[in-house]
Amino acid sequence: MPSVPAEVPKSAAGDRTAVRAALLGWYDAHRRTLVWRAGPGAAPPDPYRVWLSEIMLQQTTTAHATPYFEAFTRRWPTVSDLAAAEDADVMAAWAGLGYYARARNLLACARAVARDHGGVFPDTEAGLLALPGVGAYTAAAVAAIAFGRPANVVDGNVERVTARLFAVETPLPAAKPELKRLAGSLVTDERPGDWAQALMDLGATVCRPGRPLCERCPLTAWCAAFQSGRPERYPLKTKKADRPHRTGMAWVLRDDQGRIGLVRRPDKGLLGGMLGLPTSDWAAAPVETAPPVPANWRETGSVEHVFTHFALTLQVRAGQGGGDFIWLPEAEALASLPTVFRKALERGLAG
DNA sequence: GATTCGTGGGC
DNA sequence: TGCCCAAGAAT
Repeated sequence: MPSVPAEVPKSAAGDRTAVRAALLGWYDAHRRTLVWRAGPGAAPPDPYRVWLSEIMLQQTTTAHATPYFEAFTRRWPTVSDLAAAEDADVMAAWAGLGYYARARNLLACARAVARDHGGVFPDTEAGLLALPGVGAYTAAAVAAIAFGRPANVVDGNVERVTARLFAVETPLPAAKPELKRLAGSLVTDERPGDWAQALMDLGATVCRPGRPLCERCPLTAWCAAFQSGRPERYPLKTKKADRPHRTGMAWVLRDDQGRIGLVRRPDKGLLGGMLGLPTSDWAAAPVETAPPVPANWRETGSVEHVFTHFALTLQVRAGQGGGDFIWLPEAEALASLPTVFRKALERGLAG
């Protein structure tokens, strides 16, 4: 009598059609409601809104991006409106969202679409990829979601879901090509935008980094990580380098009308293109630096701020005076500054 | 392939 | 508290 195992483990590789049906069915029942999304079964969403949301969502949570998306689409309803905006207005509107190169590229992209494409987004992955600030992920996402192209949309969620589904033992980031190939093996021309968003919704709400909610997952029957008993082990990652610490000085200068003296930072580098307080260089050890203008400077304490690749302590000094600065009222300055300078300004005003 | 580039929330 | 991480892109 032939011995047949009672339960033969299924695999996603051998059952692609069933995996797709299970996840798309789950998506139809459990998809997230997000402000940039069209409703279930609705016509494909406006490419401008898809693109804008994708740029804002790069390395950014949906909760953080949502109010910015609402503000941008209210103020600049079309890509042509955005293309015609002033640089300073767009940078100020982006303040607090982080990764400010995105805002500079956002404007460059809007202007390229307006100037080179008649205000209409390219509808192919290759055409989108040629735009400023649009990389492999964003090109694929816009092509799939806005234009129904069967693109292989691979973000951090898709990498995690795929690593678990196939129990990939190679650690990130070395595993990226393998994960992309495996994710691509599940893409078809059926509902490409929904497929991409289904994978991302699953990754965000069920197949989470820390404690995956496998009891709610529609794919456990095919999931090698689930079958291993330790799904949270995936994806494996190589250890990150320690975060160094830097220190520096920031000056809060007020004129006789109570306005704040600001500088425009150079386009390249940290906080590029944004307004900022005048500061010293930031180094591992304190560097004695002359203040930007003579004044009766007083110590007002310090603020801590953590960037992606270093932590910063900023000593804040406040004083009264004038000079060659960009002078903004307090409220406008607070609203236009990146967070590290908003914190320093608040410290200087309180002291 | 490795670095640079923000911020805020969760645990 | 410190670490992880979030719909990555550019260099």
